Parts: sequence; C-alpha cells; structure tokens
Amino acid sequence: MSRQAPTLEDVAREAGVSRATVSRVVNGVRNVDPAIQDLVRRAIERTGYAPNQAARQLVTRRTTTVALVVSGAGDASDAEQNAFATRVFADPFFGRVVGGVVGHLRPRSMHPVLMFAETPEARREVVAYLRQGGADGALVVSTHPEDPLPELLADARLPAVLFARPARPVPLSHVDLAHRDGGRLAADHLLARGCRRIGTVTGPLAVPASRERLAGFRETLAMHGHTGVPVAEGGFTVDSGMAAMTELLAEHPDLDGVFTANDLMAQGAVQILREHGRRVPRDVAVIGFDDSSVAVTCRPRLTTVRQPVEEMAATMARLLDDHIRGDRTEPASVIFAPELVVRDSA
Amino acid sequence: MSRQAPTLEDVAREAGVSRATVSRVVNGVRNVDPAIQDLVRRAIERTGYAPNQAARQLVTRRTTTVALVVSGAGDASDAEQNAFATRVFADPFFGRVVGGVVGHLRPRSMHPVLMFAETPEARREVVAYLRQGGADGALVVSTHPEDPLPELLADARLPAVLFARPARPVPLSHVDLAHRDGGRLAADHLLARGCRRIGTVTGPLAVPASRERLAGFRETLAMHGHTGVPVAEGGFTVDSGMAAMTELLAEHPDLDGVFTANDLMAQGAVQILREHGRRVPRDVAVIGFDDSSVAVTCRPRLTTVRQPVEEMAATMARLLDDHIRGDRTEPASVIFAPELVVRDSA
DNA sequence: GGCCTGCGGGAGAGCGCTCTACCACGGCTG
DNA sequence: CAGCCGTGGTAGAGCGCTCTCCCGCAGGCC
Repeated sequence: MSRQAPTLEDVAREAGVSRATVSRVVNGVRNVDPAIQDLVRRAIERTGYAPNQAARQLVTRRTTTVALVVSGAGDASDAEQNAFATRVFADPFFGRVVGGVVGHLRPRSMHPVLMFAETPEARREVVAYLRQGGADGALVVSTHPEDPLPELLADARLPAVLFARPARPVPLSHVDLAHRDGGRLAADHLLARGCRRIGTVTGPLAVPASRERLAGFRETLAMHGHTGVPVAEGGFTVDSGMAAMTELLAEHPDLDGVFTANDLMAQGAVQILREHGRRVPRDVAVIGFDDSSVAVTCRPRLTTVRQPVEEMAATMARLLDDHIRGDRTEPASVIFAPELVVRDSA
Repeated sequence: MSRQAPTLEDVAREAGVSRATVSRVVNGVRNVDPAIQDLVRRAIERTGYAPNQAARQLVTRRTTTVALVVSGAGDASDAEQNAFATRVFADPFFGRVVGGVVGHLRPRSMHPVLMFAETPEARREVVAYLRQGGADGALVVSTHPEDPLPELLADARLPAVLFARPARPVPLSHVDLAHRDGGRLAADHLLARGCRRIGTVTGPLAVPASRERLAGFRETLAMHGHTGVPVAEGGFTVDSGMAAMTELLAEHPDLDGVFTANDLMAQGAVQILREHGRRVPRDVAVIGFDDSSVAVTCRPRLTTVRQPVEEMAATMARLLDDHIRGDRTEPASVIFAPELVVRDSA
C-alpha cells in the first residue's frame, strides 16, 4: 500500500468531531444528531475511509469469519491432502453445503474460511486457528465417522456445529436428516412400483447415516414380507457404486429394484445395469439419495430421496451464530425430514 | 470464552523474561539464547498460550488469509446468489481450483476465504473486505467475460490474480491455458482417428477461451482441407451440451467426430448421441476438454484435452503471494500447455 | 587499559479501534 | 430558582501484539 490508509482519527478531524462520534455513526450506535451524522458521512466519503478490521477485532474479540472445515480421519501426506480437497468437491454435495452456508452468512456480512483437516497436523492447525481468534467458530463436515476433530473442538470449548451426528457422542450441536425415514420412503416407492426382487447399495456401514438408511429400508421391506434383502456396500462414489452393483448383479441377476444410498452410486449402478443389458427403469428400477445435481443431469434422471442440504447447512450456520453470540449454550440437534422426488429411474 | 486467554505478557511473567523476548521466540526472529528459548517454550506450554491474530494483524498489516472469489457479471437477487454458489461448485472445475489453491496456501499457514460476487452489491463487498484488511489479496475466478470485478480491484490497487485472461485488458496478473493449442490437439486426434465429418460444441463465444479453442480446432482442420465445420454453441453445462448436440445432429446426421469445449458438455453430447442410436466411439468419436473428474467416471470414459487446473491455481496463489510481499510489482501472465489424454470416447 | 563491536535482552511507543466514563446544556418540575 | 433529567458530544484507557531503540556485557584489538 503506497498512501497510508485514512483512520477514524483522520475522518474525525475532517468532520470536526471526535473519534468516538465517527465510530458511533459508522456502527450506528446511540443517538447522533442527524446533521452531524451527515457531516461525518460526507467526511468518510471524502477521505475514502474503510474501518480497519484488525483493530476492531482486537477490541471486540469478534471476527467476521467462521471456519468451514471439511475433515476426514486420515493420516494422509500433503500431496494426498491436496487431492482430498479436489476429491471432496467432486461430490456436488459439498457445493450445496457451501451454498447453504453462504446463504446464511452473507446477509450478516460474514464469510467462511475454507479449511481441510485430513491429517493430524491439519486438525491441530484448525484448532490453533480458532484459538488464535482467526475465526469465531467452526462448521464441520466430516467425511469419516471416526473423525477426531469434533472432540478436539469440544475439548477446547470452541464454538462448533457438525453436519450429521458423529459416531461417538460429542457435546456439540449438529444438524442431520431422518435417514431412517429416507430408507422407508425408498422402500415404499419401490414396492408401490411393483418391484419384488429388491436389493440395495449402501454407503460405508461405518457411517451412522448409511446404517440408518439401510435399517429404514429393510424395516419397510420386512413389513411387506421381504426379508434377506441383497446388500452390497459402497463408498458414496460413482466407482464404488459400479463395483457394488456388479457384485449385486452377479449374485442376483433377477433384481428388479435397487436402492442406492446416494445419487453418485445410483449413477454408477445405472451404468452397470445398462452394460448388462438391463433397461432402467423398465427392467430394473433405481432410486438414489440426496437429490444432488447429478440426479437431474444424468440419464435417466434419478428418482431419489431428497436431502435438503442447503437448508441444513444454513441451519448449521444459524446454530453456530447462536453459540458464538452466547444465545445458546447447550448443544442442539436439528433433524430434517427427507422427501421423495420421483423422476425417471424408478 | 470463560477464562481469559493468556497473553504474551502472561507468558513473559511465567518465564521471567520480557514480552519482547517471548515475541522473538514465537516468531523465530533474531538470536535468543537456546536456554531462554527453552524456558519460554515451556512457559507457553504451561499457560496454553495462543498468539492473538488480531493484535498481530493490527501491527504487521498482514492477515493470514486471501480471498478466493468466484464472480459473475450478473445482477442477481440474493436467492439467486445463493443458488450461484451451489451451481458453481456443481462443476468439478472449481473443486480443482480450490484444491490447487489450498495446496499452495496450506504449507504457508494461509487460508482462503470464500466469496461470491454475482451482484454489484457483492462486488462492492469484496472490495470493501479487502480494503478493510480482511484479506491480503484476491484470487478471482470469473464465470463471465464481462465481469467488472477485476477492474474494480485494479482501480483500488488491491493485490489480485485472475484465472484466465479477462475479455478487456486489466493490469492484473493472471494464469491461463494455451487454449488454441488445446483445440489443435483435439483436431489432430480426431483426424488421426480417421474422422471425416467433424463438428464441435463450443463454450459461450463471449468467453475468450471458447473462441480460442474453436480457432485452434478450425485452424488445424482447415490445414487438412476441412472447412465449414459445423458449430453449435453451448454453455459449459451438461444440459447445454445436450441441446447443442441435438442441434448439431439434426443438421448433420452423418457426423463421425465431435469436439466439445469441456467435459460436462461432452457428457451431455454422449447421452444425446446414444439416444439417437449412435455408439461412442464406434459411430461417433467424442473428445472433451478439461480432464475433470467426470471424464473418468462417465461411460465411456472421455478422451479429453487436459487443463492442469490444480497447477494453474497453485501458480495463481504463488503470484498473489509475490504481489502481496512486494516481490513482484508488474502484472505477470503465466500460460500453461494443454495435453491430450486418450481414453475410450475417441 | 581504553575502545570498539556484536550479541542478547528490556523498555516502551504505537497499530486503529471500541466503549465506559464523564461533561455541557437546555428544558422541565417543585 | 435550585435541582434533575435526557440528549449529544468528548476524553482517554485499553485490546495484545511488533519493533525500534537502547543498554549491559563479553571479547578482541591496539
């Protein structure tokens, strides 16, 4: 920066008032004579004044940012860490999270700082960053159920909110979906369509959400006399969906309905089914989960169980806000309802 | 925060030295007696000291963050702005940008704060944020050639680096790809494969990159006697790729090779070709652009022109670093070479 | 022995803001 | 008319750090 930036002091001198008065009109606090307000505003205009965030933060002990951290449980090298970021955002799910978070933050002039915590080192850094006051709190999206970050955050008594209930209980607020209901919705739809030989591709079974979706799905099928449902475990990626579908098809070639635990795997499953000469949905009905962007761009467009990710993310941001401001001291848990979206694949 | 966080002062008292000495060992500056260093480090350990970023920023006039802004040229409402974020990240391209940027920033303990500038209001906010010292500079990825943000940034003399050359020249550094060479690569490959009736789906022709890819493509075909190449304009999305391919196919049903200006559109094109009974690559060869994650997950896997997005993004971050530190004062322009990646679609 | 040099450490002045006193003043009440 | 507010402004003390001076001291040189 060449010319020194103007300070409150400069504006005050220019307007012929005190520093405190300028501060008041900038922050819109207490009564200030409208005429003087105008005077000050004009002086700000003339000087091109921009309040110094660091100085403000120093005294208010509040930043204008929250950390948005995507964390795993790994022990990856730096190179892998780098790939982690790329991989994470290859799933449209995270884009929706970002959208929802920004939707809440922007109107409040707050901003997310993006952090990835796939290594122990990176996790320490996240905690350090928050402790140093780099951000007021953390929004955490774990990609792994054994992620140690939530506990670290809780131990350090840092404001944090999680996306999805952690595998081990942690005294932090979180938002989540009624996954079990989602599984039920999928089963109901497949049954209503007349499917009789139904299988499922689950997410990683270490993830609570995967288990719940499966449980709800099985439960409903069982109520209609379907037991021993074929199951293959996937990893929430297109590739893993293909592998799981291949496996399923090998053992149960007569399948006429499949529920996959997310849309990416549904996409993979459809591809495999096609390669094996099955028409979707005519021969085999496929139902996904999430209602992500791929659900509408792939062919056939996916029938899927919608997860209102944007709203969930926005709620996460709101909860964090509450914690930061001290409006909420006890951990809260907000559960959203899934919704069936019928398109072409089932 | 319940207990007051320990300050430099506290550590100094605990270690029996002065504030300055503690500051020196924390920042690893100047010579400090190893014995005293140890003393101080132990005191830090005991007190659980974490340096206050705001205070440091106030005096050093440097933050540990840069803004990573995705900007458009629109005049969208807030709701649309929200969707903008979601939409942007639906393209795997941005995930790669984030990955590359973080790859450079993380080892330097810096972090990107994510900003979206799709409205005039949002653009003003980005500029204000930087002027207030919220971040040291900006990495800008425009989704639109007429994006006014770069000029705003340049006018305010804020450090900024762009991804891709702007439509109108702006005195800012940028990274870019030799798009024309990319177009040539695609044409060469299609010709070598024996394609004779070749068409192309371009990106938005207002975007310089789209025009250059087209130019390189046409140029090479012309050199081999192919003129009057069928062209349909797309918008870099799957849907637009479908629409463009439909159009192309209607007028030129005998096409045996297609170059699409990104992988998303290639995916759409393949879908349409299939629906019209064409086998890919047997009947029609399709070649994409970017080498994004969809290139390997869709079927057939895409032959594509690789854009080293991660490296480009990392370089962008490095350039910004240079500008911020004052190591570089003149705008630089770093151009990367595209590379052909042959898979199954052509 | 006097002087210079270099090293290691301390003192203290800010950085630019917020916010809690505190004060001046005019109009009302008793 | 003394006293009491409410209103609208000022003064100034920090917030926690960095960094420039400055000083004491040991060692080398003449």
